[in-house]
Amino acid sequence: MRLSNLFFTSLRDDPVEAEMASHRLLVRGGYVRQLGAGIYSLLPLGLRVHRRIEQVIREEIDAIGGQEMEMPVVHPAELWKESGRYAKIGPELVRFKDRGGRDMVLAMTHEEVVADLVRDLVSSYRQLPLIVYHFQTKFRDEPRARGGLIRVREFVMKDSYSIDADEAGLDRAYELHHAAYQRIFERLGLDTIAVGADVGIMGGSLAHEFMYLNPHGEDTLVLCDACGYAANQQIARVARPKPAAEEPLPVEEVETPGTDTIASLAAFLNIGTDRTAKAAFFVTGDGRLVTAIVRGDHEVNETKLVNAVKATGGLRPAQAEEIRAAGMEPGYGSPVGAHDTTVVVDELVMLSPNLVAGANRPGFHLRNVNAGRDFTPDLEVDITTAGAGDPCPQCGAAVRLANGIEVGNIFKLGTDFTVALDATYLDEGGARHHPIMGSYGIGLGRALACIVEAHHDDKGIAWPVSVAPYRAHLVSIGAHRDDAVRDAADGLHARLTDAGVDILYDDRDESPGVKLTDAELLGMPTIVTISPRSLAGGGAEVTDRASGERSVRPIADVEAELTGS
RNA sequence: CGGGGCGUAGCGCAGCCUGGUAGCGCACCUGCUUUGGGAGCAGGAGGUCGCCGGUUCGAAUCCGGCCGCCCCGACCA
Repeated sequence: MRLSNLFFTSLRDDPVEAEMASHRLLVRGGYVRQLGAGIYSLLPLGLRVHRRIEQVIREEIDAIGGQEMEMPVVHPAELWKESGRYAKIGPELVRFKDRGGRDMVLAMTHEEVVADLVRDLVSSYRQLPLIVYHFQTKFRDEPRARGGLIRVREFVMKDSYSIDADEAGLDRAYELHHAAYQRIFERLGLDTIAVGADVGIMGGSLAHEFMYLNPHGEDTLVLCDACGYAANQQIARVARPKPAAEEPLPVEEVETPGTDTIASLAAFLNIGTDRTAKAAFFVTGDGRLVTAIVRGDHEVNETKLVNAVKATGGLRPAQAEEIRAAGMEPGYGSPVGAHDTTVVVDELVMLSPNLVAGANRPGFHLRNVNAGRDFTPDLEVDITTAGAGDPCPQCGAAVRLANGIEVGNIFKLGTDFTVALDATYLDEGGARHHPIMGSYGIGLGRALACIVEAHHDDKGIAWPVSVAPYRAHLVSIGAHRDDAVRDAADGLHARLTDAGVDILYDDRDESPGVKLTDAELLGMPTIVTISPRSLAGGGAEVTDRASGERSVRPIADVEAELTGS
């Protein structure tokens, strides 16, 4: 490909809105262009990388028995009503009507369609197990797109789905995907770690996210360097030291003016925050008031709480009036004497005696509150957020926190979708069962951006060979006044192209500075320079983009090297 | 959805405070010169100043509303 023909312009200045290196370099290098918030066009160079990534994924999913297919982007809403997600998912699911007035949605994922196809096509255990997949556009009307290609609203995902007759089959499919993902990300040049994750709106029983560690990552991970424990903070457990046993003492009210935060309360009473109980109030999507109690030295983990109370439609912070309506006082609240609320108490609070808790009266608290004696929990579960330095749940060493970008995930879905759509098969004995599903996603654009995050320097991108849009970038210098240079460069370009080597040839009549700077910005693995100087030195100058290693070699040698002979 | 910021040529910006009909650098086009690290000279093209309304003799500039984009938070398979 001649650069003079490429639909491409490089930018000298950074686009002002681009914060992340990947965003900046992909825009400057003419790989992508933004159309709207979280909506991008892939220019020819960007599409080439996208396709290289797609091919790596295709090879690995094919290798575990995946069958590629393609499912639509526009779905009848009926399917989503059947699965229950039409009601369960908020405005990120785009809904519209077709000309006939029928409700339609834009696909944000494809479990429904897969379950529908299974219902249609699968009737016998002999047809299982199955892994099907496709590369298809998803649209998610995210409340806030950000970070260039990291968090977008429209993107292509590889999503595969396993359909199995039994749990053992699902375990196998899950492990196959786990291993395939490790090979995929390794081939893409991305260091990822698999962390335990929340199942979210997917339902199901087990999930892992493949995380690329990056300070701009939106997910917080809890990692143990000693034993390898790794989990998303949304679900991470830690080992809480057990408090010393104490004789429960009688409750007494104490006046605590102006102490509507745990910090001010602990300071006023001159006690540790671990001697207090903190109440947080939420309302579920269906209008239930939830009172969450954790010890004052911990934070409520909303994901754990959502899962604990099975909050359809999520949780929102409660209004003061809603809290008072249940007999509690914001800032001085506790479940003591409360009514009409679901009380969720953290495990550790159950073990912590004689805590200071709200008296449900402005300016007053209660000493020696003991959960179980002074109020009755509806649920006793872990609802705290793990923090840096907390003991690892597996080995007890101090965990650390890190940010990560989720580039892939794997979910054990179970039978939620096949039951909802009533997809069934007959086993050997003629008994009817619902197949068990798994779902497995990789966001291609996000992976692309992460690869740039991992492979760039201050001059530009340095693509791994596995995904580079072109294997080499040929730069001619002085070709417009030196026929020998032009002939040598034209010839090398023609021979490599004929040999099937993807080569980008900068034949523009630009100054050397412009051409070399662009070559470094664009980031092909090898930069080949042909100039009067290189010809005098014996051939072409070859620069390895990543390492910067440079040498002048005979053109025939360069050609042989690039053709892999 | 809450908080903050920004919308002036393809990109980066000035002009706005103090109203008088738009400018700079890069990129782009033509010509000549130049050619191993973002060249020089000369000429040229390109803008409903985000949109709507108001104030005014006159609005990029002042006022109101709306839209878009970015950042932080909430949210997030």
